[in-house]
Amino acid sequence: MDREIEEKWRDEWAKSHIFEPSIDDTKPKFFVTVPWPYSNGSLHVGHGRTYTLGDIIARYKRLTGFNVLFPMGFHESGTPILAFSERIRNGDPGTIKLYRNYLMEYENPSDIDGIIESFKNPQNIADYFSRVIVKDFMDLGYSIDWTRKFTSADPFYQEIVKWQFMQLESKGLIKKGKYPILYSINDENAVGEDDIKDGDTDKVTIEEFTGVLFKGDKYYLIAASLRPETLFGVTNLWINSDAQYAMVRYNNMDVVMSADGYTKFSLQHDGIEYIGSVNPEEIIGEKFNVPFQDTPVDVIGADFVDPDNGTGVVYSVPGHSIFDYLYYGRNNIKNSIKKVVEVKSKMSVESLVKKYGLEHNESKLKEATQELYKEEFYNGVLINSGPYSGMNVAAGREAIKNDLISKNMAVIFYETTRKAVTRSGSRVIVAVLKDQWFIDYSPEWLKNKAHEVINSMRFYPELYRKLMMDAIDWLKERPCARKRGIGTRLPFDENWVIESLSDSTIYMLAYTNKKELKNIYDRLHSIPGDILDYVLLGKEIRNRYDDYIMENARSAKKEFDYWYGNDLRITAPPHISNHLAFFIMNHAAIFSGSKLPGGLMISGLVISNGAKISKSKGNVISLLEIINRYSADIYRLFMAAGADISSLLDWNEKDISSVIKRYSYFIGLLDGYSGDNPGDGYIYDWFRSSFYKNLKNYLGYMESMNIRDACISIFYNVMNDLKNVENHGGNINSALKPILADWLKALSPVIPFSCEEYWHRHIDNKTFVSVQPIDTNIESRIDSGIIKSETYLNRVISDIREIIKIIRIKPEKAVITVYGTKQEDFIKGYMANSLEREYKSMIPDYMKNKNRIDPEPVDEYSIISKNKEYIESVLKIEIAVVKSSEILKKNPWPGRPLIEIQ
RNA sequence: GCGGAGAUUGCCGAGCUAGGACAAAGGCGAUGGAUUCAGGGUCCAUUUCCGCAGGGAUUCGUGGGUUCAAAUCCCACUCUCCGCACCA
Repeated sequence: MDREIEEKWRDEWAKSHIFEPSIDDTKPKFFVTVPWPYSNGSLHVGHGRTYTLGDIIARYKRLTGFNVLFPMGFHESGTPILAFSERIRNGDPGTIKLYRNYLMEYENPSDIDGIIESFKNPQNIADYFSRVIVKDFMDLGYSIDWTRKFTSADPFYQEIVKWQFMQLESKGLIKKGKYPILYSINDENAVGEDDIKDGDTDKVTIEEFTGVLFKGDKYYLIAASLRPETLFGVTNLWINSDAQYAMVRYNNMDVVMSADGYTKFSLQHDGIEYIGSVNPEEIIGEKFNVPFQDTPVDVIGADFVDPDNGTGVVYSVPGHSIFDYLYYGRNNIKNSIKKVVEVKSKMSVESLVKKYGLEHNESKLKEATQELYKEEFYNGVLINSGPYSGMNVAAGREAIKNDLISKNMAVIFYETTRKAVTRSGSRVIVAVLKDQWFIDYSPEWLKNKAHEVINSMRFYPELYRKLMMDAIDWLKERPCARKRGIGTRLPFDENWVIESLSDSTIYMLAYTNKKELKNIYDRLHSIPGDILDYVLLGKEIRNRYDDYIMENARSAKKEFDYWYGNDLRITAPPHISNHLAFFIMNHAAIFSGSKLPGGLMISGLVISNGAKISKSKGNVISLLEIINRYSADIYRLFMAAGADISSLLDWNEKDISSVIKRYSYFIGLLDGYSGDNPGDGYIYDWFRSSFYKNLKNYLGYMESMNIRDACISIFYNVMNDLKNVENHGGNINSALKPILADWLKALSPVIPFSCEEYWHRHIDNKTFVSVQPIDTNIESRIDSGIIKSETYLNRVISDIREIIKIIRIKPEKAVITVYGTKQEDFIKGYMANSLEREYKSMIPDYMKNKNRIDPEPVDEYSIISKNKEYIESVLKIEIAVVKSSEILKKNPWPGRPLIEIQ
């Protein structure tokens, strides 16, 4: 379909407001949502899948008589928009290039610099891209009610988020606690992936070390380790003799660690008092006690110790650390080596040193260490470890760690997985927030309720129900607020901004009554809690408000009561363990009954040309590019028919071109449609019946959200049928005439632009096919007898073909003998168990063919006779048909005629 | 490791929840034919092997089992993919 035609209908639909529903008590309602896009960039092929499925379903539900609400908003919470804006302010070339690329598709080259300049204000980024996305969605023909659009940054919406958190708080679901985060020392602020240099390509995560305290004569040394289970194998401590060390007072102990370690430690623990620096030379040679053991160990200076990793003190376990083992060898350290972990495979430090020749060449050191670590962790058992002997490594590690901590012989110490700096160069370390706010998703009553919700929901496909259950079970406490980013401030602690996933869990409800709630907000500059309690929970309004407010509150409640209950939400698998889990949990916590989520559809991943969509692969194709290069309808058709909803969908040229081929055939068909008189006769009757059978299948498939099979039925199968009409010598226009209106209606959810155009051209130029209902009561229009006849005919043809293929003579004539009265009588008699004598000879032949005999025979003689010329033209041989009138050795049976080639 | 999904004929991909007409849908590719046809488009046919009569043989990751009957159920094994959190 031409771009101009698609644009025409896009504008016509918008002008006539046909997708802006209002309360209609005569129709059942259907409320379908998709996630609101995060507006920091334009959307690509992959994003479009979920939204397109949403629209197809919205349009389908409209077709089958529902009052459908399909809304959209935009997500602006969180840090990315801020971070991108800041990077543009700082002139970051990568970011500017990225946005230049986005803009090149939409803007004149001369305007681009100005727009990028405006992005120094983050709000402009959000505004710009939400506009772009709205346009993309309209171009794709989405039947969205844009009058209900809002963003997560809208003040009226934030009133709802605050109300939500007050609800959670009143149910005891808000908690405060400690939480480790990535932190920039210079900026004195938390940092996210976007703030870290190369944070997207080389991820930085937080690792938990156990900082073990070794008691010496004058003070303690604290050594951080990832493998506390090897504690009993410690033979010495390493420090760096060139680094700076500090002594601090902590928990009534004097503790020594590197100066860098002290910086981190002080951000992770309370009550730390700096005492002074310590000369590492004075530490070396001192003896320190290993916890749980009496034997003291030496401190040895070693230049490999990084003072900026952990505490700058490392304990040495040459029995299980290849590095320590090799260092012992090189430096001729004679301490006796202790083994504390045993594995069945007998893999050991020594065996790996030998295997990789590490004594001479350490290039494989990392690999060997990894191998040993894995083997010991998964298959190791502790030995020589006092009371912990016999435990497996995973359990032993936890036990030793917990016992050390409870006896004040260790503290948790967090470190980053790699050394990281922010984009501006400030050091990133781990800090522990002492007053982090959490949503507590763990209470039993909440989990139970969530399970009930999940059990009563519909899932497409069904397998996600179990995954969803598991996701709910995993949820514990979730940090729900941050120190920075765009979003809503916590109502009970203004220093915190509600985190971007937690502010988007019940937002769909605001689509139902956005206008009214916004009116209230605009008048009062807030939405009082009792009004929201009234609108959303049906409680009494306690305070006095003027008529305007009351009016709006009443109609907000009416809208909410009518629409809410999100009947179907469509998303992608990555949302299961976060967004969808929160979506269900928050609803379960606050709402009940029909206001709880009704259904969930989860669409699979989209890849592009066989690879994951990513900028580095260069296979990102924007929605705009698709609309320009192909067309909205082709994209929609591909999304619908290209793969089953849950399967991976590959956007690639080969498959696209085959879709285009079929689509072009359709366009050609409808462009050439002349609206002849309806056809009469066998093949037209067959086509009509077959069409309604396809339509029936289509409706069935759509009801179970099996969109791909639905498309195949109503699009591909019907077109194949039309080809069959042509092959029978029929006229396509005549065949189409009686079913065209229903066909366009049924196809309109998938390819709305084309259908709208042809509806106006061929059916009715006063109405929109997009809002036409379809008659689903079509059973009476399906004549299964005639459909069976055609199937029979085709089978006879292929049987003849098969025989011709095998025999080596040149065929001239085929004589088809169909069953007659003798065979009918035999079957009747055989079934009734009262065979007359003359028929007995037919039994062996009958038994042989029993499985293929049609129990509900059609009039084969008349079918073949009527289509004699057709068969002759297809097979290029003469056809004769006779009705059997005698008992033969080899009989024709219903569905199994005798064929003789001459 | 934990949790989940999967392994189908040249390729992609249905079918397998309720085992029987499954040599296994559909698409792509390939081959042949038709079309006043340019090796392009469209249409038709063929595409595991054998067969001069609609038949037979061997197939659905590997190895067992249940059954009159298994791609479909059960067990074991091998391999592949995805998620594991604070990130939108």
